Amino acid sequence: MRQPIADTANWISRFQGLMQLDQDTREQLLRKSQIISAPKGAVIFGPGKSPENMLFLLDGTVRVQQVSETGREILLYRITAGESCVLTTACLLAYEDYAAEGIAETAVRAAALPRAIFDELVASSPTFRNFVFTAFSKRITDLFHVIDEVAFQRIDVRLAQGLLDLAGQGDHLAVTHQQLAVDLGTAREVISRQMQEFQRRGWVRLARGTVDILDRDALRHLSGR
Amino acid sequence: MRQPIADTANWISRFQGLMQLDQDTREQLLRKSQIISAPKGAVIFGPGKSPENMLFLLDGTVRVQQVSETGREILLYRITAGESCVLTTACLLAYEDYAAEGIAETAVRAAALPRAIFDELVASSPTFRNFVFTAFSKRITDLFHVIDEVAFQRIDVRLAQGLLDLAGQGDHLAVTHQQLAVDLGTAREVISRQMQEFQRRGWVRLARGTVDILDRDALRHLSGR
DNA sequence: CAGGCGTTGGTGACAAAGTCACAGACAGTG
DNA sequence: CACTGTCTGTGACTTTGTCACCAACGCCTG
Repeated sequence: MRQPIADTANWISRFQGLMQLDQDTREQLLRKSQIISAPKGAVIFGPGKSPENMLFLLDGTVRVQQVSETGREILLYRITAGESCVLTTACLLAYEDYAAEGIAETAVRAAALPRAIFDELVASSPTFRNFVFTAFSKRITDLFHVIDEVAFQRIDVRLAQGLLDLAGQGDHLAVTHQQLAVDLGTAREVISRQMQEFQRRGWVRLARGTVDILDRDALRHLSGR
Repeated sequence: MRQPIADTANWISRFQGLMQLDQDTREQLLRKSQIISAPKGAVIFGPGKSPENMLFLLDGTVRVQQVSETGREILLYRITAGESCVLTTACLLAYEDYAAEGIAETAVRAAALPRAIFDELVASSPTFRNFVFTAFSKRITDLFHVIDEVAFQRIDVRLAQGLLDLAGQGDHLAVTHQQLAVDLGTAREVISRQMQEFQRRGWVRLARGTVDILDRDALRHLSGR
């Protein structure tokens, strides 16, 4: 688990790209933004609920996922503490019909910056501008990655990656097959079968709603990284 | 076929979002940009060849595609005349390791705006800023759409869409099965089999390197739009 | 505690899509 | 014409997704 950010008053220092901001911009950012919280499961934004603010995530994670017409879902990317929500903010400046939604995967805290101020800062501060475009860049390369994976990667490889990603440092995961299926944009049965195969090989131990990783190396090897 | 843009000197008027630019910004844009051309097949940008300029496409189309580690390709989106290349420009501000490449699908002409000026204009002109973010927005929703399609849509539906997209107004397409396969991120054999099925149903007529659309309505109906 | 109910995971049969290996057909060129 | 590279067709097989169930589990409630 990540440490909560203790010093809320000076959250800016937690954002790599914002550290070099000049004093003026820093103050603007601190003064005009507001710390907000949301409980686990809260819908941060979604169809018909566009964010009025740009969010800088202080604690927790937000999953950004897409729901297709057929009702199936897929994870686009996660926003973790120390990252921001530029993409969706800027995106929603223009298009309202937006199939993606952001859901608090844990309880979250964030600094919320109104659009108008966001716009001002983009105009006035080269550093902030750079921060914004860098964040964009990261998200977009993430999306490219998702496309590549979905289109070309085998499901067992993607599942191994997914398990390692979710596990982080620990070896215990509290997650259902259904949730894993949504992350990868596939069907629950497919995950169940793959997990059984992994268990048969002694890589994981399964129980209702949980997965224990027994052989990280094997998973890493399969995942190809 | 789209009409070539006759009035090169005042290309700005061809871009919806730029029409409301104030006189100063307009002049900057015209003075600091340079009209460039590239022949069909030219690599506009790609891995290890990042664009030094933001491009405003005047004539032709550019395909932006991704090559996976396994060597397979998929079309991410097309840039057509009257659109710009913001995404890749901004993207490459930050990340150099970039799997996507842009290839001139036809001979192209574009106005090239150096990065530094791009940055200046984003800072100084609210209208330009809005143009940039709107263009971003469109591209990103396009990418979301691609993810949705690749993950959840049946290949016959996607092929029908692809054929109609490529055909535009006309009914004749000069395209190989392999090219269609890359567009959809699938294998050539899959396309060949689907096309045979379409032909069997009397929807298309096939010949080496060409497709004639015989029943637009049937294709549109299958494509679901 | 028994019964009921929603969630989670397991299973088999089948359909759709991707992979592999190879063959034939066509167009252009010398 | 023969040669060559490109384009398309085909069969066998694997992988993935779909559908219709069922069984086990945890929880709640009477």
